[in-house]
Formats: sequence, structure tokens, C-alpha cells
Amino acid sequence: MALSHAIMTALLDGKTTGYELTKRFDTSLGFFWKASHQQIYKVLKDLEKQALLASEHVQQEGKPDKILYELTALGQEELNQWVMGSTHHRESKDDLLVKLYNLSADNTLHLLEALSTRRETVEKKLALYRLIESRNYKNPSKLDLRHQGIFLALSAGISDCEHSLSWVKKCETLLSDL
Amino acid sequence: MALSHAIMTALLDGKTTGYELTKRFDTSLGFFWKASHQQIYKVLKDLEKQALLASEHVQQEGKPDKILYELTALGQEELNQWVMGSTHHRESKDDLLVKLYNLSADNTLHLLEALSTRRETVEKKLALYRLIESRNYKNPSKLDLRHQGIFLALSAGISDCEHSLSWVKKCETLLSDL
DNA sequence: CGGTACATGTAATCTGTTACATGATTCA
DNA sequence: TGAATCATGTAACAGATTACATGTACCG
Repeated sequence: MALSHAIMTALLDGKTTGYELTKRFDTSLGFFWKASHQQIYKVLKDLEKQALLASEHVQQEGKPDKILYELTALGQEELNQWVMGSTHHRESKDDLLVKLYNLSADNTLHLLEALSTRRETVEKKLALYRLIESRNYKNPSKLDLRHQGIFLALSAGISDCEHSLSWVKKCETLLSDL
Repeated sequence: MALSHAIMTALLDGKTTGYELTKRFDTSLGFFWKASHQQIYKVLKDLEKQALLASEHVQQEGKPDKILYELTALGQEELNQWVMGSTHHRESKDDLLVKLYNLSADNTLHLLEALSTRRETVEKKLALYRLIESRNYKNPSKLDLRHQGIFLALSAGISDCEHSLSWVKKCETLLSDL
């Protein structure tokens, strides 16, 4: 289960709660690995059972109690071994591409709308990535090695957005000229 | 379940067997929607139960019998409605990006290898896409509407490969200069 | 008074993967 | 003799999604 390794990776930055991870999985690492809070809480428990994580219950006032998790030495080792193992890639599944296989006079307008929605989504994401880049990765060569790696992942996200934006625009042009 | 709609879409080109679909899902539509034969056979049965597909058993000599499936009018209608509905996109999950978050002196060489494997995979895929493009989509504007849609999907695949190739190369350059 | 943030979960269901199973024919 | 192609499936398990559940505090 690679979600476990994504979670362990997120814990390289220090102790956190499931709640925090859920939010971080909506940004940062989560750009590349979406997960719901239900999944995250479950995996955290499983990883603790395997002694890959250790937890600490913290009582709070005015807020619900929370559980801080951190990587154990065993978890760190497991993570290192995972990095050295074979690399899997589950490709995306995008209704939009399948829908294009169904292009007809009846649905052209609707698909143009879907393309425009997609364009807005990608534009927002790209703006966010660029914001993060300009804030934290101005001088990538001055960063420590790990942050250079994060920078490379971020730049994958950015170029991915740029490519799909230009593809969407091309589609919009072609379809609106029909 | 969107796999059903991908399968119904594949059946727009005419009757086929689960076996054929499995192979087609390794090329063509399958570029955008991977599925194993186990999944496909199951969905075909389910769709037939719902009367969205009709089947025909064909006996063969020297080969196992086969089952041809085709879209029913009900299936066609369901497919049309799906196209007009909301569009979902499950983004890819790529170990490589998570692994880059773990970049260290210990694993740099290993990640360079992983990048080079990825480059080869993408190069092969791109070559195949381009072959298909040059064979069937030389003059996209002369195609009927549906095939123009397919062409747009194909061009998404091509630009996706191109972008990730250039990203991989950039990573290889940066990491090998360390 | 309604919404959002904080914080954690269970249960049911749906999808996807891996392993296992069968059996003839053709090609090297 | 062994591998690949044709052709279809079952079963177990892993992973992801959706629905349901609880309860405080703060802001407008």
C-alpha cells in the first residue's frame, strides 16, 4: 500500500495529526497523492500497529483531543527500503478523454462546457503551484538535497498543469469552430 | 462505475469480445483507461444483466468459443446521458514523485535509475501514439466528428508524454550534476 | 442562528489487483 | 518441448469512495 509510504514521507517534516495530514494532502504532497481523512486515519492506526509510527495523545482545551504521530526508526528504515524498491505508477482516469470518444453534434456544447470547467480547475491549481514555487523555491540550487527533490516534484506538477492547459485551450478552439 | 462507460464507448466501433476489449484496453481507449481482463469480463456480464449490452455466443473450431457483445439502444442512451453528466477525473498516483520527497545522498543513484526507466517507458508510449497519429489522423479536419474527438484525446496523450519526457530529462540533468 | 474550523472515527459499498484455473492450437 | 495466442472465468484481498456519526468553539 503506497499511501502508507506517502504518509510516512509527509511525517519526515515532523509530528502531525491525521487532521493536519488530511489538509496537507489537499496541498503539498497531496498534489500527487489524494487521500480522504477516512483513509488517512485508518492507515495511521495500521502503521502504528506495525510499529512504523508512534503516537502521542494530546489534550486540548476548547478543541477536541488530538493524536500526534511520528516516524519510528523502524518506519524510517521501511521508508528507505521502499524508496530503493521498484516504482509504480497508476495513471489517471479521466472521464473527459473517454467522453471525447463520444463526440457528436448533440454533446459538443456540453463538452465545451466541461473543457472550460477543466480549464478553470487547472488554472487555479497552477496558480497555487506557482505561488508555492515563488515563496519557497526561488533558488532551488541553494536548497538541501531533500528540498531539491521536493522542488523537482513540484516542477512536475507545474509542467503537468501547463501542458494540460494548453491542450484544453486547443480543444476549446477546435470545438468552438465547428 | 466509469469503466462501464469506457467499455460501452469502446463498443461504439461495433461488436467485440471481452478478449478483444482487453487488448484494445492495452492500446487506443486503454491509453486513457487501464483495465484487466478480470475486470472487463465482470463488467460485461453486469452490463448485460442491466440490458445495456446484448451478447451472442459464437462457436469456433480449434479455438475456444467466444462471446460477442454489442450496445443495445438502452446502452446507447445510458452512454449519451453519461456524457451529458458531470465529469470526474481521478488523478494519477506516481510513486516516483513521492520518492523524490525522500531524495538523499543514499538514494540519488537509485532515483536516477528510476527516472531512466520512466524515460524509456514514456518514449515507447510516445512512439506508439505518434505512429497511430501518423497512420490514422494525418488530416484531422477531414475526419467525422467522433474521430475528431478521438484525435483530441490522442493529442492529449501525446502532449502528456512530451511534457513528462522533458520533465524526466530535466530531473536526470539536475540529479546527475550533484 | 448558521456556517466553518477543529478532530476523530465506523460501516457499507465499489473498484482494482493478484493469484489461480482451464484447455486447444500454433510456432520455434 | 516449451512458449505464445486465443478465450473465459472465480476468489481473495487491497484500496478508495460515500454515507453516517459526534461534539465544541468561534465568527458574522
